[in-house]
Amino acid sequence: MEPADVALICRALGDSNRLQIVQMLSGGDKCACKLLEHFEITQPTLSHHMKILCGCGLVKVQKVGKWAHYSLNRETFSAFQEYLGTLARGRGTEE
Amino acid sequence: MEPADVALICRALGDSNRLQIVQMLSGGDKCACKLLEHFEITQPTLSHHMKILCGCGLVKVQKVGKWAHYSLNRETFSAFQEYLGTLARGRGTEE
DNA sequence: CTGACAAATTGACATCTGTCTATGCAGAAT
DNA sequence: ATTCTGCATAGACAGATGTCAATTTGTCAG
Repeated sequence: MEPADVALICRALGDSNRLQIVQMLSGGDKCACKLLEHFEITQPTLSHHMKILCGCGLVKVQKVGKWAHYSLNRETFSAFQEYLGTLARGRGTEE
Repeated sequence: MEPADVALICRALGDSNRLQIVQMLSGGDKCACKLLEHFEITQPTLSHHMKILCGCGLVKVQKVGKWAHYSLNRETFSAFQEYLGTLARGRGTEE
């Protein structure tokens, strides 16, 4: 995983609503309307957030009929965690 | 660590320059002028970034004479990693 | 085909953010 | 004391971002 990807993921997680969405998805897949119930935002705004979460690879979407089932992409999440791990161990871009 | 703190840290890491700064600090403490050499930004811009990194607790600063020595706050970083870990394990805010 | 429903897209808007130039301020050197 | 050096602050500005209302698209049920 490249630093640019990591920054993209961090920007995605840098919004409280999106962080909460990821939290909810970590507990299991959810469709958009289900997610929407838990927030004080409109449907277009949620759609916008989901696009950002999908865009950075953190979330996957599966269209079923008229529903969109969202799920956490655990591969991306693991790679993200691993990057932070190596960073913490001082294996980053040293001088 | 609260979700708001996590979002703050993520926003801080969501900028490529700041992510790179954290990477450099993970390899050892550095003063501002040393950090500045590695970027194409002006000194006030770097100062702004350092303020954000300190503000979310990821970075500590120690003033020595006219120099500012910056270092990675590994406690905060660990807490951040742990939060992501529990999140990945589906222990987040479930429905 | 028509109507209903889920989701995405568009366009607008206020706010936030990264960047710069200019300036201020404290410690060091002369 | 004056000057220099390292860093912080203030103000300005363009571009990104989160949000909404309105509309569009796609799918299912009658």
